[in-house]
Amino acid sequence: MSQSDPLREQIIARFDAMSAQLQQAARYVLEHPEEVALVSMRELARLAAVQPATMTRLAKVLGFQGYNEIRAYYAETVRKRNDGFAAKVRQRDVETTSTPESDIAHHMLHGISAQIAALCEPEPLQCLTAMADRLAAAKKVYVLGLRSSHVVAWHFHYVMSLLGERSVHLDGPAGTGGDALIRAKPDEVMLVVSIKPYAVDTLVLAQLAKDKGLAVLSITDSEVSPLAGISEHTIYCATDSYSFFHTLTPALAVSEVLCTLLAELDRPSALKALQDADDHLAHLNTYSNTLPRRV
Amino acid sequence: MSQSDPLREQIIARFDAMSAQLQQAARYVLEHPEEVALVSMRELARLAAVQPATMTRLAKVLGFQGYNEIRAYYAETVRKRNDGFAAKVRQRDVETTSTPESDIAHHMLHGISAQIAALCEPEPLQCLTAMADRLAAAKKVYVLGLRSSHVVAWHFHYVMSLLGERSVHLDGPAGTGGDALIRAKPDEVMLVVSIKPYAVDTLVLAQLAKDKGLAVLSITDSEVSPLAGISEHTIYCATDSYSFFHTLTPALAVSEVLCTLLAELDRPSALKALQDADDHLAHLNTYSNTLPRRV
DNA sequence: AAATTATTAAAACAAATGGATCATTGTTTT
DNA sequence: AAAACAATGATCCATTTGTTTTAATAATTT
Repeated sequence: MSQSDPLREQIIARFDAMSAQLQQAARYVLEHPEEVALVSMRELARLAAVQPATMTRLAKVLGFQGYNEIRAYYAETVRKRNDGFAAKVRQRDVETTSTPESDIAHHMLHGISAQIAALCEPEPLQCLTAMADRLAAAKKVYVLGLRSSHVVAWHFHYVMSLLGERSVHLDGPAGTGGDALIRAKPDEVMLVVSIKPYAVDTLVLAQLAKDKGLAVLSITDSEVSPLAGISEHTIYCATDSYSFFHTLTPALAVSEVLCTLLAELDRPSALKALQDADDHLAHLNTYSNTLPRRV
Repeated sequence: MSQSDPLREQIIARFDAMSAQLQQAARYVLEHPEEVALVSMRELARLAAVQPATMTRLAKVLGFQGYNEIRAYYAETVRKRNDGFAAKVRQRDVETTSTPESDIAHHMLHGISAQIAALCEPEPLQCLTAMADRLAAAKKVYVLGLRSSHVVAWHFHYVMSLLGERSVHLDGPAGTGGDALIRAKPDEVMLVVSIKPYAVDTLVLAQLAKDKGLAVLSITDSEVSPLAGISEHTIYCATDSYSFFHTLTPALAVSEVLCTLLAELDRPSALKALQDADDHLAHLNTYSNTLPRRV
């Protein structure tokens, strides 16, 4: 944790040149960095047995404009520690020839990367495998995701359709998307993808599926998502990004993992299905490695 | 991280019984617990887009005497986490109950996370901003991505259509997808997404666009992709994953970054466009926070 | 020892914070 | 349709906050 904390280094460097009171304040800050972020300046002064004004002076000695800058620094440290890569981030920021644009891009990508890494925790991993098992056991899978979540739903359906014929994408023109549910039976399941703001149609169809006795499995963004209550299994993925929009990238990663696990659960037939698809597409000359020659 | 946090559980338990505003506040607290400890109540309210008083009310609803008790609770959590931090890291590797399934998932997620993190290097960042600038300068953007790349193309188009009307998705039934190019003009550009194996139709349309004088911008997987040669700007993203399938998650991340940069380049009108979209969808009752009551 | 400087404590201040009140709005019930 | 209710937003208040100023004290130099 302590390695490569520039402020800490600076405090140590200037420590000997400080007055007695400043040293006492600095010492407390060094030994309890997180308290700086957690309590008020006066409270901190009380804890360090120092006058409030001393903290302000310490800030100035260290080249800050005011005490709040010290606090902001340590608050940031606490935040960074949350997403693992704390040390790396600060290093990078220095070296990057940062335009405002590339800064935004950098922030976003870093954040998304961390959010996906967070899915490697035991808990989400367990949810993933459990959901994959449930999907594998189902006779048919209805896939539902509207608006922005369409991305994820479509991807899942596309890959599943390469693997076999158990997937039905609930999507269609003129509001016909839900029609496939008409003949849904209880030994089938629905995979719903929805993040805030939740599309009404999604919620309606999910509830309908549940009422029909289907198991609802969902990929959503929060324990308090309306989907959480009606789902047999739920996978939560972060959607915050440093931009106007929510990110669906972690959700797409989840979908990819689910597809892989499903294929993995029946490796032989997955291989067979993919081979068939390959052959089919090869016949149609769907793919190529070179630009087409003009004719 | 999240397991065994009694307050968190309690918030989730009472969530459904809360009013809309309380839910919004509670949701933010759930998703950013450390912020509660790090910023003032008013600041937090601002972040959660809620009135300051709502935070006080949330505290009371949860059985606290006042807001400060919530803050104290989360401050304590941050302190606790600090202690257990080093220890946990060491434990992690040991305790993981690794089934073969969860191992695969773990590998995949870790890999994808790293691939996205790799985009934070100066070179890809520069490509991203350059491409965003070029997109911003274009009169119109034709978006093309078939088969698996459809995911990325669709996402880009969807977000762009929220931002304005400069985007045309080259997709349609019965092979009509390319028709929109009929009236394409040289001051327009084409954004192509394609990874190996490259769909022939994609290559044909990209070449056609280039012949018509459009600038081709591409998101692809390699310097030796057929798209690389005909593109004015190219962004390369990894697609390897520990599975049968290639991953499109990094490509989606790229798309999200591009959209954000584009919005950022003309912040005021982006905000306006998003506001208009919001209003429109609100009128149509597109979104909801709760499950629909059966009628 | 006197003069000067640097350090500290105390007091004063404006800005912000958390909390309470009340009018208004939107919903449900009658 | 009216009445009752809960939810929300706006305003106000007493505290607390970070900072500055002033006065007192200690340390240093001459």
